Amino acid sequence: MRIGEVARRSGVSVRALRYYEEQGLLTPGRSPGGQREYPEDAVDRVRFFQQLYAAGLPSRRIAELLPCIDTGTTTVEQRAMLDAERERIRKQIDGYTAALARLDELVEAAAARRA
Amino acid sequence: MRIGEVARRSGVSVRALRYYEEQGLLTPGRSPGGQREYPEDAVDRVRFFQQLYAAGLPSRRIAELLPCIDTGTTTVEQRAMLDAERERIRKQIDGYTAALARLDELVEAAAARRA
DNA sequence: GTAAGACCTACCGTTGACGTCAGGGTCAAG
DNA sequence: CTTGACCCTGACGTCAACGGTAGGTCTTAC
Repeated sequence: MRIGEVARRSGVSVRALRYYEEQGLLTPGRSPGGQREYPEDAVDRVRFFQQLYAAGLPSRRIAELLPCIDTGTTTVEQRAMLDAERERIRKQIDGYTAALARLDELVEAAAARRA
Repeated sequence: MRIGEVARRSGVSVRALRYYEEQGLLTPGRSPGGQREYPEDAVDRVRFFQQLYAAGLPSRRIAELLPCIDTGTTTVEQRAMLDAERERIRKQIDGYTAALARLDELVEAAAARRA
């Protein structure tokens, strides 16, 4: 599969795919002419990356996870990092939830004022 | 209160406070010598800003909320914006939750492999 | 064999929330 | 009236995840 199709099917830009490669997240093969050739599961991988990016993981962290995604095993450092990230995400969710509550307060206060 | 104390008590940098002012979020008075003079409630306001920043609201949006924070009322546009932001935050939380689940899967899969 | 797409590398530009530095003024104490 | 801590205004630097552009190459259908 060439880069354009991966982009369409995974919903990211061609530029983003080349960026992921630059960050070591994808290592597609090359055609005789030098064009990138992706395996079928590249689309799923990219979707997974997007999910992690959306949770605030930087490329470096995702790269560190790659071996444990591929092998299904983790080293001590990887487990520590995973736990740290999970904790960070939990705290982020708490922060978001708190902010949401504050916005809700604002809306309700204004609604009460109108009533 | 001068800027340094506000910074210490709210936990943000002096630079950040000046930046907030630049964005129209704070408008402290000035001493005869030109130094910023903040009211007592500035600390709480700053903490609130931090909470909204943490939830992904940009300065512009926070600035748009200021009048409705101060007056306790909202215009039609503000209510629409508030709803949009709340929706965005909810989706963000969903995204984070999904990513968290994926990381949990990784950890459990690796744990099972070790067992 | 040619023309339209799709692709390549290399590089600069963007955005947001600050960090950091330079060069100088202010304030309270002694 | 000087010292030291604190503050001021620019203005440039940073970092991440790409966006966009220029100038050229590959692939494929006709």
